[in-house]
Amino acid sequence: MLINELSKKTGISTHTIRFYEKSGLIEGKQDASVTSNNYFHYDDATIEKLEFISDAKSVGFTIKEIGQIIDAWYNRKYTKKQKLEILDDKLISLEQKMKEIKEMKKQLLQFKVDVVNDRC
Amino acid sequence: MLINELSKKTGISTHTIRFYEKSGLIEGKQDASVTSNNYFHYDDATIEKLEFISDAKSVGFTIKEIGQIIDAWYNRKYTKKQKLEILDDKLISLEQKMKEIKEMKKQLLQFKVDVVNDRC
DNA sequence: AACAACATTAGAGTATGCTCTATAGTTGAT
DNA sequence: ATCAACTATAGAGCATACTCTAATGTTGTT
Repeated sequence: MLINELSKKTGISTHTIRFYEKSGLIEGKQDASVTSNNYFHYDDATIEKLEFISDAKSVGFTIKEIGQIIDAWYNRKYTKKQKLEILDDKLISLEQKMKEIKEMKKQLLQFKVDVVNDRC
Repeated sequence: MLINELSKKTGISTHTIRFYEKSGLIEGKQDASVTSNNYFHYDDATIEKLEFISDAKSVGFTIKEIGQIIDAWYNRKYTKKQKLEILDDKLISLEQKMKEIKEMKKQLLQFKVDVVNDRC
């Protein structure tokens, strides 16, 4: 599919898709047999990747981190061991985020108690 | 205390502290009786606030959101009801973040399974 | 052929959250 | 008096992650 279809299927703008491509997160293929244009073609795996990118951004991963994960997932540039290391590393950072969020929740609940009791 | 002491006690640079002050997150007081300088003085509550800011940034709250929370916590510009609404709103967004992180964890664990089984 | 709707690239512009530089004045110890 | 170490303000610069504009070319339908 071309970029417009990809954009419609993912809800991500063509501009942003091109930005992600420049950033190395996704990769379209140009058809060498076609000489009249240099349109990029994307496969279904790219849809999956873009959906993953959205989710990963939500949890606070940077473009760089997302690139690492996608490479660990899809790419051949890492060994099995390296891939597992990257994924474990990200899992640890998720645990850390979770812990921080739980702490913040406690904090905000305490603020509520303070407000209710006119302590601030 | 002056800004340098505040910086040392919190580990946050004077530049960043001034940035937070400009952003309305904290507020120092100038001593009107002193005419030779216009130095700002900070109290212990400001230390608490800065520590809170660091924690809140970690969980992904923006400066604007942090400002709202600090106002709900310390300020007199909201009614009790409004304060509780703001805090509840932030608690909901923490729940949302938590959910997203759990989903991402599942996703990464699945990636690991795929890697182990040479499915990618 | 003409037209809308698509495609490309390069690069400018925006928002957020710092981070640093420049300039100028103040404080406190020697 | 001098000097290091502080203070303030204004504004420039930077990294991240987009977002948009401009210029130019292609495709597909009428």
